[in-house]
Amino acid sequence: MRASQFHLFTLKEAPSDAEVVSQQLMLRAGMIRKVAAGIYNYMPMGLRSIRKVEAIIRDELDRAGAMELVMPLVQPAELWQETGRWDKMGPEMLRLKDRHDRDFALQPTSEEVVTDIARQELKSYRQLPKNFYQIQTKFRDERRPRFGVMRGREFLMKDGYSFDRDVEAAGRSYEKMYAAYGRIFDRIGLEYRAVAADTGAIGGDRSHEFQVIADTGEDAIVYCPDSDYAANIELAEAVALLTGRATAGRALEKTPTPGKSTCGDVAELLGVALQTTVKSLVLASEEVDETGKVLKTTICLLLVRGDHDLNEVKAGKIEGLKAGFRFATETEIIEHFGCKPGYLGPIGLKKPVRIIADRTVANMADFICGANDEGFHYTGANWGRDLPEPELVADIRNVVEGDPSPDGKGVLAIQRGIEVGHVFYLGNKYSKAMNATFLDIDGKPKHFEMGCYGIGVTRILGAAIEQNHDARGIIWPAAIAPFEVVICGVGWGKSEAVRDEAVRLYDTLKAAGVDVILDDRDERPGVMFADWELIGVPHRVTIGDRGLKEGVVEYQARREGEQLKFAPDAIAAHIIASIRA
RNA sequence: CGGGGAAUAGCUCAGCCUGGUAGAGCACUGCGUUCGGGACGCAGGGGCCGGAGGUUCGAAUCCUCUUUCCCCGACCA
Repeated sequence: MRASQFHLFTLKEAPSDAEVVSQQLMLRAGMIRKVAAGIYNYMPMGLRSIRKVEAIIRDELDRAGAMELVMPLVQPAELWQETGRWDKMGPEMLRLKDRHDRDFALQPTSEEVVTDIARQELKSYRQLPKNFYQIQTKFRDERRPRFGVMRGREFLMKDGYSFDRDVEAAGRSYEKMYAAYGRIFDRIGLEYRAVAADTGAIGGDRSHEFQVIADTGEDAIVYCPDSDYAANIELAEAVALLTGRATAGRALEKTPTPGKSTCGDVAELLGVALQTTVKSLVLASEEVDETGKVLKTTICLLLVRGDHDLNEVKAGKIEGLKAGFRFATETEIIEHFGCKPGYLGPIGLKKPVRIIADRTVANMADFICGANDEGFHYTGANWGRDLPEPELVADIRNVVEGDPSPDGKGVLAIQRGIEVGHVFYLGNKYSKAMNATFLDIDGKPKHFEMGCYGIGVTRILGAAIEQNHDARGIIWPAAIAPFEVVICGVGWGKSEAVRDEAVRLYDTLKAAGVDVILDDRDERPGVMFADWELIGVPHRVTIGDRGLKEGVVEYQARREGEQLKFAPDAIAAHIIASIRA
């Protein structure tokens, strides 16, 4: 490829609405252009990187025995109604009607369609296992698209689905994909961590996210440096920080705390540690009939220690809150607590409230909590003496840095991550809902055991840049750079020697299968260097009269500071060797 | 969905308060001088000032509505 024939368009300044560095650099490097909120053109430069990511994914998945197919972007409502997701998905799924007023959706994912394929195509256990994948455009009408390709509405995703005979075989499929994912992200060249993730309604322990480590990540990942424990914070188990409850040492006392409505303020006012306070959160869950009419509303008081945060995913697993919950309204709070938010607590309730304590809170003694009287908190509160034992003790908080690891092998650390892949055991949730069966060896129909496996192809680009950039621009991992090598011809227009030498090297590298671009734009060197450093090409060769007079060409690796000099005949071998390394 | 903010050239922005024929830098075209880290000069092209209504002799500027975009929030009572 010659730069004069390629579409190269860089910007000195990023659009003002570009927030994160990957978005700014991709826009400046001319890899993407925004069309609407969360919707982008992938320009030729960007598409080259996307294709390289795709190629690695295809290679590894095919090697792992998966098969590529493509399912439609526009999918009929009927299939989504079979699993009930037509109603459950909410506004994230973009719906549309055709000219006959029939309902369709733009696929946010493809469990329904692939299960439909399986029930039509897979009749016998002899055909199993099967693993189908596609690399397809997805559309999710995100509440708040942002961060460029990291959370777009339209994006490119690899989604794969496995079909197995039984749970054990499904486990093998899962392990295969887990291993393939590791190879994929290794080859792409990202620093990542595979972490255990929430399994939602499916249950079980087979769900892992592949998280690229980056401070700008939207997920918090928890890991233990001394063991192999790693989990998304949504899932990471928080153990009780107090072993057993101390005996009560203080009397219950109602203390004025005017205007101090948060645990932090109260602790500061009273001059005590935040760890002696208890935070009250009020949730409401509703029982509804088929028409959606509310039959009964239950109010729950959740207690976590003052320095801890409620984990809503964990709360959603509590019996009674499984069907869904919301934060209670102020009216409901006043009705049950006789007090406005800010001074709520478990003592002296006006109406019965279900009290659920975090494991740590359940072991606290002489704690501080709201007095259900505006401007007052109780100090010296004790379970069993001042209030009944909690109705339920559960893990309902987020772990914090320094918590003991649940495997007992050290303490936990937390870092930010960008989720680029997810492997998930689905069980027979979809095969049952859609009655997708095969005949097993005993001649009886059985539901498929399924797994699903996703990789955010476009998100990988963003994640790679978040992890690899400097003040000058992108530093692509070599495997997914739009070009592996750029040859900059200095004084292209006026020096035949430069042109000859550059074309000679270009031909040599091309013949060796190197993805090389020749910058023959006759630009000033500063312009060329700035462009290619912004774009992030890993290897650069500069050929100019000045060097050729001394019998050298210059080589610069994007990641290194030092520029090296090579004899014109030696440079090709050096580059080929460093690429193959 | 709630609350803020913004919308003027391809990009970054000024002009608006105090109404009077639309500006700068970058980018683009031509010519010339330059030529190893985003050169310089001269000459150009490019804007229904997001859209609709209103006030006014006159609106980018003031008012109303609307659309789009961005930010924050939608756990921490």
